[in-house]
Amino acid sequence: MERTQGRGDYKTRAYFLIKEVLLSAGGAHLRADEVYDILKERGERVGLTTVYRQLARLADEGFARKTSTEGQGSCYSLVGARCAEHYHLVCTECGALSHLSCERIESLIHHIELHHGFTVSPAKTTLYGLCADCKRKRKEQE
Amino acid sequence: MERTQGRGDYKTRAYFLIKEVLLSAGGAHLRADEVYDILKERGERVGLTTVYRQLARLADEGFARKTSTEGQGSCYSLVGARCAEHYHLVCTECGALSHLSCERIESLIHHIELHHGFTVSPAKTTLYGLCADCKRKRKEQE
DNA sequence: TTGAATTTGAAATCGGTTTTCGTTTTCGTT
DNA sequence: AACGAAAACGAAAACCGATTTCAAATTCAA
Repeated sequence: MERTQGRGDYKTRAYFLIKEVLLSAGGAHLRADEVYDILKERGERVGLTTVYRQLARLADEGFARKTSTEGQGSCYSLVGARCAEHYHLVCTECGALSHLSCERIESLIHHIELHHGFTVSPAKTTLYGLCADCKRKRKEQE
Repeated sequence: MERTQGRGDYKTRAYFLIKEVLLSAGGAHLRADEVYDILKERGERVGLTTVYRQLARLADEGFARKTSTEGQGSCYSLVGARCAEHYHLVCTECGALSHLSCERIESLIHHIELHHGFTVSPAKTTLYGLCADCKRKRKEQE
């Protein structure tokens, strides 16, 4: 998860291109290979290795956020471009990813901090379970 | 995630051995390769492939639980031997895993169910952040 | 413009997990 | 007991996302 090379000093072509992809995705979650494909579509030739590296750099800089979907869904890299703190809900059935912004969870995090001594990081935490759609579909099947 | 072979019909030697390892670990979280090593220490020759398969089977049966530590920590397989529902807290700094049993979180999950239509699965959900120890160490360094 | 520091990217490697497939084990039926 | 079909075993290969390697290209301060 740590960039091993350089120190993020140079503003390179790839850096701007990838930043732009995240910006134009408007908050959507993208995997490294999706970013790579988008660039290819746009006619830009940027190596997948570089995409991984620049996404890591953007995450370091606080411009992007990294989440993971664990399971077949593999790993997502996502824009955070300064949207409010939120948590991710991932459906283990269909893989759908949604955002949860809710003050109840903020207050829980605060409680965990005070009474259990653990500081939860919203950016790194994903809740897994069953989304409304999949619950409905399950019921229909019965 | 899914066992591809057989249907878990036969109670084999490996099945009992691996179940016993989990039982004797008394709730501790073990990776497949750790289970494999423990068996080797005990003089039992069971292939790593089989360890993966039987752990998946035990998870299917509800006897074991599977979690993941994402990042260098890779994937854990763990006993659940019928302990109360709890959540996992993983420290992103030192990798320490701890349990959280707290009615505040139960009530939050209930709220998410009612107001956001999403059914969170405790078994699959891990909260990431900074543990008390690492917070202390950080302060000391300053 | 020069040149040292940094980034690039194709290919190799990594680490955990799954697949493959010929062999062995299990277990219901004789 | 012992046969035989179904299932499980396990070593090796494949897989897959991610990281490392390293020679070539790019960046940028002087």
